[in-house]
Amino acid sequence: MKNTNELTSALKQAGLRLTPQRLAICRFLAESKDHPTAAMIYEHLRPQYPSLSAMTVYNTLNTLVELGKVNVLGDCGDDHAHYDADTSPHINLACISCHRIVDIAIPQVEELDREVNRASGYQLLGARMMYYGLCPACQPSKVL
Amino acid sequence: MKNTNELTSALKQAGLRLTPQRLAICRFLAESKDHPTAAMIYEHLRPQYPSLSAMTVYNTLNTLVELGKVNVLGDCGDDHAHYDADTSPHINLACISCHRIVDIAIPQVEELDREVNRASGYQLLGARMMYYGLCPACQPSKVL
DNA sequence: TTCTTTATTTATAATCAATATAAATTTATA
DNA sequence: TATAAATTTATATTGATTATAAATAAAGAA
Ligand SMILES: [Mn+2]
Ligand SMILES: [Mn+2]
Ligand SMILES: [Zn+2]
Ligand SMILES: [Zn+2]
Repeated sequence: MKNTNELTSALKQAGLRLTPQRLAICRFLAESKDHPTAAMIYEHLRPQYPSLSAMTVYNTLNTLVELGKVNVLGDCGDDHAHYDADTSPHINLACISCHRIVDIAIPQVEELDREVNRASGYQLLGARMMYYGLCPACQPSKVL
Repeated sequence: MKNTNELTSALKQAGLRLTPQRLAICRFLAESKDHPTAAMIYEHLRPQYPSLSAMTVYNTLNTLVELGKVNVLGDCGDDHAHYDADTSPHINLACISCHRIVDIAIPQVEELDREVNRASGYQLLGARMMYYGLCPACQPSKVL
């Protein structure tokens, strides 16, 4: 989890202005428990910011990713990159049917993460762990 | 790890013919310890199969993914999907500088995997675990 | 063998998320 | 206010992947 302020202050510390558009994007990312795509963010904010451009969403997301405050999870069969404001190592569950991604708290991640950091030899910047399958809601339709 | 025969027999069991092109793609995937992209597979096989089409590479990869025999790791900053013939849960180390992906054996993955399968409520089909960072070879150039 | 049908590959065109570019707008500073 | 810099927006472009259809190869019948 990550609050709006962590994202906005990262932008400010990088010497960037906190515009209403950037604030709205940061707020949506921080408050969202989904893992939204750029298109989802754009569509969600458009009613409130009618002049919003998709380019601004992409630019802000890329900046936050470069600053290490947001992770790109990649697509889950929908050909859209999903973004995660929670950069701590954790398991994401992606449904290949409805394309929703949720988190699941697994304590064993911590020890795994320690071991990777100890043994890799890499200068590590972040982790993305995805499990793919059918969510409970989508299982009935596929089992029948 | 996965040998060529596991991939080819999966194609045959699905009622598909084992053509020379499909065999070559399966062999390259199984023998490769990299995590090649479609373009890398295409370029590697072209000398031996001058008439090979990129479409055949994409089609074969998609089929193997649908059969659950190959995983798509997604891109690691190079805008190319990387493929992994090892579908067992394991950690992939991706270098954000040279865009190479290697495996690292971490025993703790097994217990994590058991716990996810036990607790998720999903009908799980596979896992993709990526750590991002600078590989040993790329660290000097970035540290300077 | 031939003929016929089906599967597969290849060549080509199209898609579309993401990026690049430049004009319009906003903000900062003098 | 006027000038300059940063940002947003509108528009055009890119490029990996997909869609489509023609060419080829394989399978099966007679
Ligand atoms: Mn998450
Ligand atoms: Mn791997
Ligand atoms: Zn679902
Ligand atoms: Zn590297």
